[in-house]
Amino acid sequence: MTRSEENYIKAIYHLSKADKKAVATNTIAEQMQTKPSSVTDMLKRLSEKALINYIKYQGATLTDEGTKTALSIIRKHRLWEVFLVEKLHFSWDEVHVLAEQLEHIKSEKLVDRLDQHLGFPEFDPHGDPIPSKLGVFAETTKKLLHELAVKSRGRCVGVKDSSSTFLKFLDKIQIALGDEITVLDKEEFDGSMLIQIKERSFRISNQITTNLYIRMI
Amino acid sequence: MTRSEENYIKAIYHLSKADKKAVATNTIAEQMQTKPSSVTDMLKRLSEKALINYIKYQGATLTDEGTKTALSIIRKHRLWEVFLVEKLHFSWDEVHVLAEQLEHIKSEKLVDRLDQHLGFPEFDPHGDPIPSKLGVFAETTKKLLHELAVKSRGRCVGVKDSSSTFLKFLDKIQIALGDEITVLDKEEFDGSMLIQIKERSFRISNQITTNLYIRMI
DNA sequence: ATATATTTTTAGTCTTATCTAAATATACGT
DNA sequence: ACGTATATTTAGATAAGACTAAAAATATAT
Repeated sequence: MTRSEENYIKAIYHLSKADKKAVATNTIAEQMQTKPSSVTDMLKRLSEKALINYIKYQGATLTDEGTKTALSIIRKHRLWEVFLVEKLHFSWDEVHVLAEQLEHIKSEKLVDRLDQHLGFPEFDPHGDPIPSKLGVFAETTKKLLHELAVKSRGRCVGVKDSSSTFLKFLDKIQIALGDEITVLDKEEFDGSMLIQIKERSFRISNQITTNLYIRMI
Repeated sequence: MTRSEENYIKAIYHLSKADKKAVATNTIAEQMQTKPSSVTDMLKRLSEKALINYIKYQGATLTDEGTKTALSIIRKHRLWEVFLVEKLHFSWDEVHVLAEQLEHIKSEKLVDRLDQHLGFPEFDPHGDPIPSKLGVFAETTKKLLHELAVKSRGRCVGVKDSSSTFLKFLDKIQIALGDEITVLDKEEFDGSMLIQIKERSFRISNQITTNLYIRMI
């Protein structure tokens, strides 16, 4: 498998996650920042390798083999992200780009050793589940904060808007990745919430609650 | 820089290390397992990028920029090797192939963090020195065991013949990477040596002494 | 239902990195 | 020094992966 093939497989996986329908050529092109004609070329190649089901003008779906491949790449990506954050102390918003390179390193033994070294983590720094060697992984329980009910409790695992202004703002009001959050009150009028982090409780705006991912505890 | 360009630069560096003369096209082809014509193509490209000095029919030498590039790749290679051995507990004979992939990961920050994480090691698991960020590194003091004088002392850092039969034999007679060795006696007749490792002293053959690398302490 | 807009594919070109075969330059032996 | 052997380069081809422009298929609107 070439690096490019792997990237297409990954893209198709992510795009077909939401709805199970075949993924359109243009959709892939947009995701991959390439031209539709390049995508068509690649879809033919992947189809020949039996990694996708491809019907002209109808888009593509992953075969079982393709799904297996996608999960293996995602497993590597997320394990490297954990490594970068936990061991090399990168911040969780800078690891994605690096993991995009590291995910293509070819060695099953390396991935397994890394997994072990990290203590078999189930989630990456963004709260996304890490597929096991066999391709099984936890159902994603990640929710936006504003979806939580009053009195529910979760751990802050990621942001939707990863702009640096937002990240800096979170830092300023002292919300960090990994913090446990309890919802004390929800205000219907403006969507704001009264939350508790550690011993502090304070009110945060709708702009924050709709951009902060929480994993239920 | 493409991966292939990096590999050529590295090859030229290693080949011109011994003697300072220009490296021949065929020599590079052999090292890289490619055809001389492919090498010629690449030499032209690298020359245009000012990474090598190349004169037709006369071979290539690295420019300052090329040397800097080579050292940066070697730094990454050796740091990853240390990581694989120290943190993921790979054996020192299986890390080279993996490091050949990892050395191409592009991120200065990652390398520096890795360096720090490993405690700024000066040598890789094979006893080769690790260039610093600025490209300086310890003079290689690695010697073959049979070059050592009686009473000298060193640490076992590598093997010349990395065949698995030799590695297994070393294991059998309980010589491991990192062991401190003292030369107690040298026998001119057969080249054998009486050595001491920890509390044990025993005699080893010429075949071993000419294939075991030692770094002086 | 038919014209128009959009999506997708095809055809042909480009770059990188490789190859083979042929041509040319350098080196070696007597 | 001269012919042969070896080393190196050139020329032309191939494959992956991208592109542009044009053609074809599908979707949409009135």
